[in-house]
Amino acid sequence: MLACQDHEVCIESAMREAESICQEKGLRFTDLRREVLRLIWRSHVPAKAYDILENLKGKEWSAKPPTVYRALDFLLETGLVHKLDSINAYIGRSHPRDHNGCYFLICTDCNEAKECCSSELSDAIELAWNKNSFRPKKITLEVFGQCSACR
Amino acid sequence: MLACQDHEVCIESAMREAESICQEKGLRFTDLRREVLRLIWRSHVPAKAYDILENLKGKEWSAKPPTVYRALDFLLETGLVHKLDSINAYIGRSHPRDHNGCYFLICTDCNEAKECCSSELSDAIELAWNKNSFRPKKITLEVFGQCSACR
DNA sequence: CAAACAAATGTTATATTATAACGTTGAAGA
DNA sequence: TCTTCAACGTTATAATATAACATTTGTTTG
Repeated sequence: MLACQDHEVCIESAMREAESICQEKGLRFTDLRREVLRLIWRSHVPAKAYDILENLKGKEWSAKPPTVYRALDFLLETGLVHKLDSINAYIGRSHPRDHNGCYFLICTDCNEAKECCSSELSDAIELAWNKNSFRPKKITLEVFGQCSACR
Repeated sequence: MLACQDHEVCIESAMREAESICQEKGLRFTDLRREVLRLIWRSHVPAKAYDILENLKGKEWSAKPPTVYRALDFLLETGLVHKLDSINAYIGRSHPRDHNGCYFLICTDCNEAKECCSSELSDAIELAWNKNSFRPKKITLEVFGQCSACR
């Protein structure tokens, strides 16, 4: 998927962004939450909750399912991660300060996912809901296919 | 959501369409598959697999989870139903002969879901994937919000 | 028609994903 | 320092889905 140049840089940048967002919002970015976010950012392949759980177990935490799900809930609420409903997996948000008009491209070959934004898309969706006099609150848009690197 | 005028008519029309599609394709539309489809069409509120299971139990089937999931697999493959990934629920397809460019509006008040089609939307999505040189295979687009009837 | 085969369903067991409920700890403010 | 509340620990279980193998039923073919 070629989502980044140097993934170490990519991770550190995401972690720094997360630190600063939590600071600004006065939220407690605990070691556990930090570690879960870092585990999710280990790759651009969306992480499964129970894989995160396994990875925590080797470390200092007494990891049970609620340990992970609570950290995920926090990260989701804060906009630092996104849940891909169609595969029950979690991915780091590339633009955590800007929640809207984003969708996800998921490669069925390499399994990597990419967050994308498109105003054309938001506009088209807005048009569609106007036709149906529907008042949208949340949009799930996940596109499966083959990424450029896998062709 | 006001998705139909007379739901009995709506169900019978969907069942007839399903019969004719299976006939054309040479597929076996067994009693079980028929019954599962009918149970899904009982309302425009997407049906959960285990609710379908409960409803089958009162009838002539020895219903266990695979009973339902196999029927659902058949109906999904044949395009007669759609799975809403974001809520793990199944809904009858309004336009089963025409699989593409469709998305779903799900009302968070009445829980009904509506299938919609929009070429603007398909175009915008196509545009987005061209930008990312991504070759799409399957699109999940589910919009949650409040329908006109619930405002 | 009967044998052979394939598709559908039955059955048992278990995998995967997620949450409820209640107890304990520890950081932050009064 | 005390209190309080959010975070985390722990146990149990709910909800969703599939694997694997047996049996039945429908279809094709000799």
